Amino acid sequence: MPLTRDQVIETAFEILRDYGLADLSMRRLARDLGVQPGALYWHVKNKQELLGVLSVMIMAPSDSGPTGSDPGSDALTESGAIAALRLQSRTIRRALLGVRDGAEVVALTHALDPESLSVLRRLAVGFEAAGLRGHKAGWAAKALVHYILGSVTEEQTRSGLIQAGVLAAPAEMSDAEDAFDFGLELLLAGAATTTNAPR
Amino acid sequence: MPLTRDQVIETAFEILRDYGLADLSMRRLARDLGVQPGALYWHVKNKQELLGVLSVMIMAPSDSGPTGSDPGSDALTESGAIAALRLQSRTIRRALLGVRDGAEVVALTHALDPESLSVLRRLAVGFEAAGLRGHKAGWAAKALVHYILGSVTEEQTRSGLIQAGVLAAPAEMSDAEDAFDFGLELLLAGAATTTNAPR
DNA sequence: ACCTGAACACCGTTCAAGT
DNA sequence: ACCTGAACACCGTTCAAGT
Repeated sequence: MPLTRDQVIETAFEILRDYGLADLSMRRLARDLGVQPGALYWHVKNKQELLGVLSVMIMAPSDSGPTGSDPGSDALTESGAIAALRLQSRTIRRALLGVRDGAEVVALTHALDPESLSVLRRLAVGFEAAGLRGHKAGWAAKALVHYILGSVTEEQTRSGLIQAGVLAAPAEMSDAEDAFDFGLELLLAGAATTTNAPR
Repeated sequence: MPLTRDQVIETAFEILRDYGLADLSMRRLARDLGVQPGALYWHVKNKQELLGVLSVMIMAPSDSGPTGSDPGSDALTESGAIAALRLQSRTIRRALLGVRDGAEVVALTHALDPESLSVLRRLAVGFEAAGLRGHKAGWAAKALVHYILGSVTEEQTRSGLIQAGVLAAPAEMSDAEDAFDFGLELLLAGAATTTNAPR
């Protein structure tokens, strides 16, 4: 039977998960599927589109949870909204960490088309619930996304280099999470004060 | 006369400035220098090292200004330290914007070796002056660097796509600076409150 | 509709051999 | 010391031609 788009995507995801972004070439993908490289372009526009699909898959585990219009939670209060943003941010980090080079793939997709991923919109809604009006909610969401993608990309690059034997293992392991949480608090505390001083 | 390392670096910088990172290949660089590709490897270890040198050059315009131990300024007070950090951050952004794909080049270098650029250390010193103790100053500096590199990378990617005709020009131009400043204030306000509430 | 074969226009890096 | 020639092992994408 013929190759399907889903097979292409699934195999691409497996290469990414097991070997990383550097090994995810169209030619390697074709080889793993037992097909000529050109065949892929029947199922997929180009590599960028493929990475876009993978980005959505990587982020999928963070797509559940509260949206902006979620009644029955304390997200109606501003401090509740901040708490929700903290939770969402950690969930996104976990989703990115779940796939090798996940943050880099999502960052690539996000750079070429910031609107394509739904994260931004959801976080912006969260910041509106936290009391940020006008452009400010969107700006805050962008800042948070840059922070998350930058942090996790560095974290994954680091562990990739260690696994490759290029870097030695760090003395103090896993303060990465503490560092992430601290930077997150900085951003959220800043948003909270910006809300409380609306002059 | 023989090729010098400085010529290699200078020509690489010109390609980057005039044509962008995508055009800066070792082969293109060799062609512009009138030399075979292999010749470059006598002067430079590999492409990564070359990008590291370019990163330092890109950041150079932001290397002046106040350091941590700068007497005779009001940086001795915590709010003065915050003001200094705000100024430094804007200066770094301007330096990155000064070279095509500057933020991406620096981000690449930073990802593979976060210690190599001196920015991080300087910003960490700034956060210490602002009252953050222990790991916190370093964490705050990392957060700020991720934010700056992420913001400016997106800004430059965007203008690159527009120039290439892939994207239409934005309706509201240059709210990029407002967006940057807002995110910056978030981070700095967060740092200020974290300082004032040392419980 | 779906794929092959083959090409086009590239990459970064190495290294014996030349001068 | 410094460079050439040539190779190695790759890339992403296109497209006529086949089935």
